[in-house]
Amino acid sequence: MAYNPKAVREKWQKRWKENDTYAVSNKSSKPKFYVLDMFPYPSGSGLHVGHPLGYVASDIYSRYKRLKGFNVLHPMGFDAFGLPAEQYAIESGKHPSATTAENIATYKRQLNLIGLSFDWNREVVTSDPAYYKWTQWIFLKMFNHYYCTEANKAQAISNLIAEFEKDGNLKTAAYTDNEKKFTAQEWKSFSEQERSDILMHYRLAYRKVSFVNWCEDLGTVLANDEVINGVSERGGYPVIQKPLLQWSLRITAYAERLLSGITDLDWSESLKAQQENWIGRSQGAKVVFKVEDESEDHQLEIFTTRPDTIFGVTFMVLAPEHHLVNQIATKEQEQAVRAYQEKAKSKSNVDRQAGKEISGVFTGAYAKHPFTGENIPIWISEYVLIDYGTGAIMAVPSDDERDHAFASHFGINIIEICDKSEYPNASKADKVGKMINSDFLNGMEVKDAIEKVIEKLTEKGIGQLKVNYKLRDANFSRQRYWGEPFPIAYKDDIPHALPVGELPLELPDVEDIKPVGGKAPLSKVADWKYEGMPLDTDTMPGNAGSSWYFLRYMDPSNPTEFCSKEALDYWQDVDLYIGGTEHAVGHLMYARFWHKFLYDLAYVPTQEPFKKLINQGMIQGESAFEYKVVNENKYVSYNLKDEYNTIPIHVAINLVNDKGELDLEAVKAWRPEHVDAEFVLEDGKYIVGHEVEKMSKSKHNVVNPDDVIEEYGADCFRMFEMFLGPIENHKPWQTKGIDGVAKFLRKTWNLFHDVDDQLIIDDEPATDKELKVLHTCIKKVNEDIERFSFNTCISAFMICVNDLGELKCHKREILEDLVKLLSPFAPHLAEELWERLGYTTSVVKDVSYPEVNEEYLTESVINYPVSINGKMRVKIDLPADVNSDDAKRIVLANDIVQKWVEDKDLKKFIFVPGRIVNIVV
RNA sequence: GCGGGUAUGGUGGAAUUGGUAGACACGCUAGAUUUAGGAUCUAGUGCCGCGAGGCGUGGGGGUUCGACUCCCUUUACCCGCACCA
Repeated sequence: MAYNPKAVREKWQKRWKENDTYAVSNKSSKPKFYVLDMFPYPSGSGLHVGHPLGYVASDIYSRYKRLKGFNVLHPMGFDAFGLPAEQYAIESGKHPSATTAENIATYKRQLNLIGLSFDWNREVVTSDPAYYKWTQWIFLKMFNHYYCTEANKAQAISNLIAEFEKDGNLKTAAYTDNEKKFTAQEWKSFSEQERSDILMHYRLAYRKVSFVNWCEDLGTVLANDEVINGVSERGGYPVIQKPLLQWSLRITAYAERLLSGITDLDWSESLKAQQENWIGRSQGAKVVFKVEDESEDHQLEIFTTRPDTIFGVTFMVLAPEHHLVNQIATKEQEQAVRAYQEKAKSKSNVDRQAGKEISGVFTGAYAKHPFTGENIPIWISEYVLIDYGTGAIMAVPSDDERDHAFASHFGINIIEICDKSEYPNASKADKVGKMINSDFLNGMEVKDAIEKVIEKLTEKGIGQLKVNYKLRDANFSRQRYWGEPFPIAYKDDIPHALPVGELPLELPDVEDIKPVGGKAPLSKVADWKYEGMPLDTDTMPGNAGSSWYFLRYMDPSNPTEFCSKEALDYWQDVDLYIGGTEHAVGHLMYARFWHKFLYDLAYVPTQEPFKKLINQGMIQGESAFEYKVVNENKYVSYNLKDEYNTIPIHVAINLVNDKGELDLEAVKAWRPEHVDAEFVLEDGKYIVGHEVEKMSKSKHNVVNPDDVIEEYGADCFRMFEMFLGPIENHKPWQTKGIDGVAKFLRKTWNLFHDVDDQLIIDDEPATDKELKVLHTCIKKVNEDIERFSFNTCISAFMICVNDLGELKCHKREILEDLVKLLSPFAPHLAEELWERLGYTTSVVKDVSYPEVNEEYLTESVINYPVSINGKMRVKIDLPADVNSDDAKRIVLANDIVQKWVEDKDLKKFIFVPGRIVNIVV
C-alpha cells in the first residue's frame, strides 16, 4: 500500500477530535498569540474552494506559532443572523433557526475536513441567546452613554442628567445634534417625554427618523443593493424613501479617533485608504447666513471648505429636504418647490446621484451676505445632499465646477474672486491663487485668506472653524425577524431600557415571519410585551453580532460577563486577522467603533481590536461556455463559433475535461434540452470556451473542496491552495495544477518508505550535503511564514524533497526535522510519519519548530557569477574568504573572461563578497 | 473624477536591503519502462538565430559598474468611493 491520504486524514482527524488536541487554555505561562478568521455567514450552498484560502493560511500560521512556543487562540464561529436565512425561510417555509443550524453543520463538517486547528469549544454563534444576551447588553451600554468632548470618551448618561439638573446644558461638552439650550430650571420643568427626546440627541444608541427604501408592493424594506434604478430587484416594483423612527449608533462621535487610529494599524494601504475615505474628514468653516422673511428671520447654516471665496457667492442651494425650504419659499414659488421636492423624494439616493442633468428651483427667498449685505437668491437642488454638511451650501460659481454648471444653466451671475494666472494648470478645485474682488481679502493667497476670513467670521459671531465628516451615524434598526431583538420597552411611547437581569430578551418563535403592511414581523406577536409595555418590534442588523465576536472567543461561555477581565488581560487583542476585502469599511469600521466604546468604559484593554490584517484574494472560477446558435437547438464547438450567429451559455465546468472537451453524454443528462440538440464538432470533439469569473452557482463554475479533498486529500488541498500564489492575489482555480503538489506529497512519503511501503529510515549520521539541503529549507520556510509568503514555502519544500530524493537520504536525523517543518502545512501526513518514526507524541503540538543552524549553510567555496559590462558570462568558484585582489587575479586568468576582455581596457573591477563579480571594459 | 493596486514565458508564479531574470509547479516536446494508464522515470522547454551571438520583466526616458527592483513619464487592466460643498 502506498500513501493513502484518505485513510491518513480520517485516522488523524478522528484522533484529534478524541484528544481535543486543539483546545486552548486561558491559563498559560506561554506568550499569547491570537489568530482570527473573519466570521463566516453560513450560507445554504456551503464552502467553495475560494473560501478556505484564508482559513488555510491562518491555520498554517497558528500551527507554526504553536510550535514556536506560543499559546495560540484560533477560534471559529458563525455570523448566523441575517437576511439570506430569512429570505430563504420565507420562500421555503422552513424556520430560519432550522436552516441556520443545518448550514452551520455543513460548514463545520467542511472546515474539519480541511484539518483546520480550531478550538471548537470556543465556537460562537450570534443567534444563540447566550451570545446575543451580550450584544443586547452592549447596546444598552451605548443607550446609557453619551460622548463627552472634554474627556474625549463615552460617559454615563446619568452624569449628563445630573449636569442638566444642576446647570442645564449651557456649558455641556458633549457630542450632540441637539441645538436647544436650556437652563436647569427649564430642564426640571420639562415633561418626561421632552426629557427623553432631548437625551436622545446625546445617547450613543438613539432613535431618530431615518429613511428606508420602502417597496409598497412587496410590503417590505429593501437594502440598497436590492434596489435597482428606483425599482425593486425582485419584481421591479417602485421603491420610495420612507421615513421611519429607527435606532442609530452615534459612530460619528468617534470619527476623529477612528481616523487617527488608522495610522498605527498594520493593514494594507488600500484598506487604510478606504477607511480614511469613508470617514472623509474635511476642514472648513461653518457660516450663518440670515434669511429675511416677512414674518420672521431665519438662520441658514452652511458648511464650506472654501470660506475664502465668500465674496464670490452669487446664490445659495439647499437640499430639497432641508427643513427651512418650506418656511422660506415664497407664495409664487411654493408650487414649483413642492413639485421638485416630490420628484426628489421618489428617487432613491443612488438614482439621485446617478442623474447628471442639472436641475433646481428658485425658492423666491434671499439670504443676506454676511459682509456685503447683498441679497443672494436661495435655490433648491438635488446636487446638495441633505446628510452631508448642513444640507446647504453657499454657491461660488467662479471656483466650483458644479456651482459653475448650475449658474450657467440658470443664468446666474458669476463673480471672479480668485486669480489663478500664476497657476496655469490649476483647476477650480485646487486651493491656489490670489484673491480679487474680495474686499479685505484682496491680494491674499487662498491659504491665508481662509485663515483670515475664519478669523473675521468668528469675530462677528457668524461663523467658525469646523471639521466635517462624510461618516454618518449607522442605522441600527431592521424591520426583520431574524436578528437580535432590542431590549427596549415603550411606556407612553418613551423608550426604556430593560433591566440587565432580563437579558437575553429572546427572539420569540414565530411561525409566519413575513412582514405585513410595512410592519416588522415581531409586531404580529401578540404578547411581545414586557410588564405590559410593548417591546420594540425591530431587530438589530447583521453587523451587531459581528462587531464584538472576537472578544467573546476569549471567554465564550461566561454567563455573567461578555468576557472576563482576566481573559481580556491575557489575550488583549487580535494579533493577526485574515479575511476578504468585502468587509473593508462596514464590519471593520463598526468593530473598531464598538471596541473603542468598550475601551472608554474600561472593559477592554486596547484601543484597536485588530493589530495586523491581511486581505486574502478571491479565488475565481474558470467558467466554461458552449455556443448556441440563435433560434436553433444547435451547439457549435469553440473554434467554429464565428461561422454561426451564436450566444455563449455557461456549462458546468465539471463536465469538461483537462483538454477543454465537453462530455456530451453528461451534458445531455444535465440539461434535458440537450438531448435532441445538434452538436457541431471539431475533430470529433466539442471544445468549450473559457473565461475567468467570480465563482458562483449561477455560472456553474463552483469547485467544491469536498470533492478535491476526496480525490487528493486534505493536505494536498491545503498546500495547493497556498501554492497558487501570494495570499492577497486574486487568481483562478485550476484543478489540473494540483498534480504537482500531489506528486510532492508522494515523494515525501517515499523518503520514508521503499516500493513495498516498508519503512526505510536509517540512523546513520547525516552528511554535510544533506544538512545543507535541510537547513536551507528550514531557513526559507521560517522566513517565509513570517512574511506570509506561503507559496514560496511550498516551493522550498519541493526543492528540499527533490534534493533529498536525489541524495537517496532516508536518515532519521534529517527526516524528523522535515516532518516537524511540514506539520503546519500537511498536519495529517506529518502526524502519520511522526508515528511511523516511532513517536507516541503529537507533531502538531508536542515538538518545537526547527530552527536554522547557519553553520550548515556556509561553504568554503562560492560559485560566483561573473558579469562583463553587466551581463553574466561565466561562473567561477572562489574561496569564501577571498579578497578583492585575489578574486581579480583569479577571475582575469579565466579563459572565458579573457575571451570577453581580450585587449580592451579594464575600466573597473567590482567585487561584491558573496554576491557577484562585475568587470567593466 | 478621486483614492488604492497590478503588469515578468503557453499558464500559476519566483527573484527578501539594487547583484546570475524566469526558482518551484502546470502544460508542452522527445525518450525509457509498462498487463497503454489521467502511472513512474530521464532529458529539453523565455524569444530570435544553424551557430557565434543578440533580444528580453506593459511602453518611453533617466540614475548606476549593475535596475523586475530606485526616479520621471506614459498606457492598459482590476478594486473601492463618487454631485462630499
